[in-house]
Amino acid sequence: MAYWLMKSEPDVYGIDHLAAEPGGRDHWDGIRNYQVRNMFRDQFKVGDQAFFYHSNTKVPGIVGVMEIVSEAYPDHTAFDPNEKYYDPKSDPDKPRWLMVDVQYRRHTRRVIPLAELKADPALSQMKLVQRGNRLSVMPVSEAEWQHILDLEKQGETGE
DNA sequence: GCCAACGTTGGC
DNA sequence: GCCAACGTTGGC
Repeated sequence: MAYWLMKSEPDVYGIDHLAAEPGGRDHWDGIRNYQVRNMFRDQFKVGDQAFFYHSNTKVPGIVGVMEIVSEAYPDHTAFDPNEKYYDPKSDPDKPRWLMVDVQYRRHTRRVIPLAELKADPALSQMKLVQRGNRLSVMPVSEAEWQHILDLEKQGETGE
């Protein structure tokens, strides 16, 4: 099983949106980046776990956990001119862009801020905290995943 | 709102 | 294939 971190802007689509979907399940559409598409296609498996990350907000950080519940399949929003992420170069017969389905699991007990992740030596290798990284979906190692779950608990104590 | 970083586009 | 211009991401 692999671990991932997936970014979204809470004003556009936050974890509360996902949690409010029927069954807490939705597709993760709008990815228009080849690196991410290739990760979807080649590496995402049903049962993988992912952190839900809020970007472009007052306190960017990890806000929840979800599970990957489908293989990659064509992102139909690329075919629709009315969609924000319409891409005329994606042909339904040969789709350029892919998406996966995700299942809401839980909110983390607190927001785990980017600043805290950045300050943690154990996480210095994470793509998230490295300079210039612009991927909206990125891998998380098992050790990093566990470490972040520990951080979540530590932050609770003494409140 | 600013701006650094980086991906994409398109002329040549 | 190079590279300047442009657009986007996303922290601050």
